[in-house]
This record gives sequence, structure tokens and C-alpha cells, in this order.
Amino acid sequence: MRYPDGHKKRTRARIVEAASRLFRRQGYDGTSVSALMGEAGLTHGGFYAHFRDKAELLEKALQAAFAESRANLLERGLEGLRGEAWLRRATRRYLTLEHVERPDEGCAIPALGAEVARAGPGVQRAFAAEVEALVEGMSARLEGSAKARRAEALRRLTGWVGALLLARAVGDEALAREILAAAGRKP
Amino acid sequence: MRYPDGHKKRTRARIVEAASRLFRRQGYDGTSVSALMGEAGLTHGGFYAHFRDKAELLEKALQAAFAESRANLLERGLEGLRGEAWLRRATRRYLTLEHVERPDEGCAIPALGAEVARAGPGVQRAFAAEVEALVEGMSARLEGSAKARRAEALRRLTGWVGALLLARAVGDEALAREILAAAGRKP
DNA sequence: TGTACATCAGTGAACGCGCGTTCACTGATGTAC
DNA sequence: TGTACATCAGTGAACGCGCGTTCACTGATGTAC
Repeated sequence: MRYPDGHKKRTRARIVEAASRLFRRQGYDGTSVSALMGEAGLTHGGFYAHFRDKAELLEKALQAAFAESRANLLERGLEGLRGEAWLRRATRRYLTLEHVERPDEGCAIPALGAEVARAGPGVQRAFAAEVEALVEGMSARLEGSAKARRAEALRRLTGWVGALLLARAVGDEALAREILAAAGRKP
Repeated sequence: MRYPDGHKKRTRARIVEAASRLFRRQGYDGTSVSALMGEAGLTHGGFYAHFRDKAELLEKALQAAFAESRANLLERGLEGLRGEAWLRRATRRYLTLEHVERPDEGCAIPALGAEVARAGPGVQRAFAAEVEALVEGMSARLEGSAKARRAEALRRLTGWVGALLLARAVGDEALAREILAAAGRKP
């Protein structure tokens, strides 16, 4: 081989990371293959040596984004927490103005959910599997029966996601703050 | 004039209605001027006799969609209801599988929120004004202090929106049902 | 009542542009001898 | 150690296509006389 072992693999990872950020910031349709290859320090032609098509990259980019979200919500200082203690800290971490303003480093659901809803079955399956993994992780931190924990995980996640989506769309910092605060309140 | 009074106004309304449905179903970027004029029974060239550009139409289409949502959530049999009675009925109306499967007749927030977040200030201002009107209407149906009512309206709305977005994106009817049920639960 | 004209909503060809994808090629490197 | 060669990740021109927008034109109608 002319390149050291793992060279292509690392390039591929760079493309996935660039796509993961750009798709969340500009949308999937709003990000050209050219732009994302440029962000990874490459030209557009080489793309198809790494991926079948742009949709396949979306699957990989979603997986990368969800891995970040799971780390943010379940790890990074939140490892030992359970029940209300975990929920309070995770909620506070999700519902921030920084998260509203930096979609490229944030949760993929508010950023790309609507486009995934219009995507092909491969993308939707990949997305659903990532959601399942996140919900599983959240359930494991909650208390009560398995059924109640899963329902609460889903309910909390959808509340977070809707708040972020709305806070971003109104384009008004004061209203965004109010939305985050309302969504973070006790029931 | 060669056309009866109000002819152009009615054509314009037809374009707005077609756009309102198509944007929600296929996204703003995913709907061409040609496609939406065709849906309104016209050809693409006439578009600019009615609107400055495609973004201006998005504003009008959002206003039309929000008017439908306010009617669905605040009227159409829900006029006299207050507090828990209204909330239960409105929640049941929003969190349905039919709403998941028919975005073109549904709420604009899960369908277009992410694209509005990336749109210009005109679109965002129009969107924010419609959200304010909806939240105002919801607050008026709730009980407690003005502050508490507004916070609860925002919290409920974001919960609904997130549930619909997630239920659509997973592309799996069973999981979608579970998400809707979890989001509709009592806290 | 009948005819010529002015109006203007709507048509459709054309514009420059950027998209996703393909493909013949390049050139830096590891290997063989 | 030095040289010729094979490899293949990455390049960039080219493809057909559909986009948003412009603009000269059309033709059905209301109005003037």
C-alpha cells in the first residue's frame, strides 16, 4: 500500500465528522457534497471512494451525532447519577441557549428530524436505532417500572426536542430563553 | 379590468394554500416554485406577479398553516372548554397517528421549524408572531396566574411538537404510537 | 346592439447557477530487487 | 543503499438536471363609443 495503514479510515472519519456538523447546522439538503468535502480538507470527487451516495453519509453522520448526544446526556460527569438528580442535570445540559445557538454541536433530532421524516427507509432505520439507544440509556437512569421509565424517557426527550426546535425557529433570544425555562419546569 | 373583481386575490389565496400544504409535506427547499404553481393549477412564470420571491410566500404559507392549527386547537368544538378539560381534548387532537402521517394538514412547527431556524429574519419574525398568537390562545384556556398559564402553554406546545417530530422521523408506526402515548401522559 | 380597443393575469422560453454523480487521470508512497 | 515499478486515495473536468427568477408575449375580458 502507498498510504500508512488506517489512512483511508481516518479520512472517512473526518468526512463523517464534517458532515455531522454541517448537516446539523445547514440541513442535509442545504449541505453540498462539495462543501462537506471541503470542510474535511478534500475535493468533491473523492467522496464516492468512501460512500455509496450522500444518503449513506447521512446515516453515518446521524450515528456520530447521536453518539455525542448520548455522551453529553449520560456521561461526562453524569455517570453515577440516577432519578431526579440525573434528570435535573441532563435537562439543564440540554435546554441551554448555547445548544440553541450551536446546532452543529447539538442534538440531531431538532436539527434533522424533519428531513429524516422525508428520507428513505435506510436513513429512518438508522435514526430509529439511535433514538432507541438514547431512550434506553435515559430509561436506565430513571426510577420506577421498566414501562414507566421508558415512557418517562420518551416524554422528557420529546419535551426537550420540541423546546429546542421552537427556540431556534423564533429567532428571538428573549423568547428562546422563555421557551427553555418553560420546558425545563417541573410538571 | 378584464377579470372580475377579486380574481387575482383568489388566485393568490390558492397559491398560498397549495404552498402551505406542499411546504409542510415536502419541506420548503423540497418544494419548487414550479411544483407549487402546478398544484394551484398555474404555470411557474406567473408566480412573481403575486410574490416578491419564494421566501415571501413562506411567510404567507406559515400564517395560513398556523391559522388552521389555532382553529384545530382552540375552536372546532373546543370553544367553551377551559383548564384540564380543554387541555385533555387539545392534546388528544394534536397527538394522533393521523397527524403524524399527514404533515400537509398539520402543525407547521414540527414540519418547518428547522427550516425556519435557518431562514431570514422576515420569515422568523412572521413565524414568531404566529407562535405568540397560538401560545396566547392556549394560555387563555388554562388556569392560574398569567405567568403560570403562559409557561404551561409553552411547555405543552413544545412537548407536542417534539413528539410529532420524533414520531415522524422514526418511520415506524409502533414506535410512533408509543411516542405519542408517552407524550400525552400526565406528568 | 355591435365593434374596436385597452387591460393585465397568466404563459412558457430562457438566464445563470449549483447540485449529485461519474470517470480518466495523477502522484506520493511502499515494495521488490 | 539505490532504482524501477505497482498501488490506490484523492483530483478536477464533465455529465444531465432542476432550481429561482426574468421577461416578451398572449388572449380573454370589460369598457368606450
